[in-house]
Amino acid sequence: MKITRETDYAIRCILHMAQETEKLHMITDIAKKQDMPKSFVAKILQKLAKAKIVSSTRGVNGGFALRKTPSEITLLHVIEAVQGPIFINSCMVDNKRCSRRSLCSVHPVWIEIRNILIDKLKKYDFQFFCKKTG
Amino acid sequence: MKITRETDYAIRCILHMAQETEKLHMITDIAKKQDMPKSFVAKILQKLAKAKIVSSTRGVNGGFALRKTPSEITLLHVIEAVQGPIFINSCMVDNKRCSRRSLCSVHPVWIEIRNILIDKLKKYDFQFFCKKTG
DNA sequence: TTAAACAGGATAAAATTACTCCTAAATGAA
DNA sequence: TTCATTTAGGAGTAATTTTATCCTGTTTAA
Repeated sequence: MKITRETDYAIRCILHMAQETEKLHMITDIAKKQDMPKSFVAKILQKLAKAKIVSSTRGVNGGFALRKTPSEITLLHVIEAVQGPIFINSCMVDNKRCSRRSLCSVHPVWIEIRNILIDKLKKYDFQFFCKKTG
Repeated sequence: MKITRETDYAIRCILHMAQETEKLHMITDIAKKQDMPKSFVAKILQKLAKAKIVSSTRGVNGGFALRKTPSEITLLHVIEAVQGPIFINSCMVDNKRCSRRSLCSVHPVWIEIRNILIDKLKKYDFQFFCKKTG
């Protein structure tokens, strides 16, 4: 697993919205204030919406807001929403990648590491991050 | 951190050479038997040689061999030899990536996860993998 | 009806990954 | 010495993934 810029942006989006949970936040606003490209942020917020992490409202005065409290949103949620399932070796996801799976003595290590990562990422929620920020 | 195909190949190289530690293994042989592109394997073995994981001998009857016993070579060694230092977010390596570092409440988590990964990868050596393979 | 805001598909640019190729250097043997 | 064999290393190419951008459509409040 590698944290891409897209995921970094997603985290910033959540962090931004967590500061005012009641308000509807517009793409333009979030992008400008967090220094991210607007059209890319639009795509990312779509993904977060599909993952039910944020709600979206169309039309005049529309925007985005967290659908859960910051304490209910974990790093794992956000990463999986934008990147898909966690893994460190694509052989775990893509069967074509490694035909040797059944013979491969290293494979169980990738699985173990994935599980450790998932566990860890689950433990950090956005209330925790906001405390430290503000 | 993501395990690239290059690293997968590097691991196969070590695994292959660990089967006959006394012998000098030629690029062509390793590549053919482990089903990897020869010229790419050549580059990977160069990296492993620079990292002092394998020794190389030029000329007729030349080839590669492990420079240490399988038990002394860890997953971490091999991964770092081909991919460089372990990280999951490039903000930890590339200063340009995130100007917000000092403000960023998530950054310590990336550090923590990196340390966990390093610890884990250190614990698996190639004697362990060979036992299971054959 | 209109302007403001998100939805979604297509596509383009940039970066990284996954290679290949070519020439040079080393080495052992004829 | 010379030649075939083997790695060294630089440069370049192809494929894939990441990082966007743009355009058209839909929703909504005024």
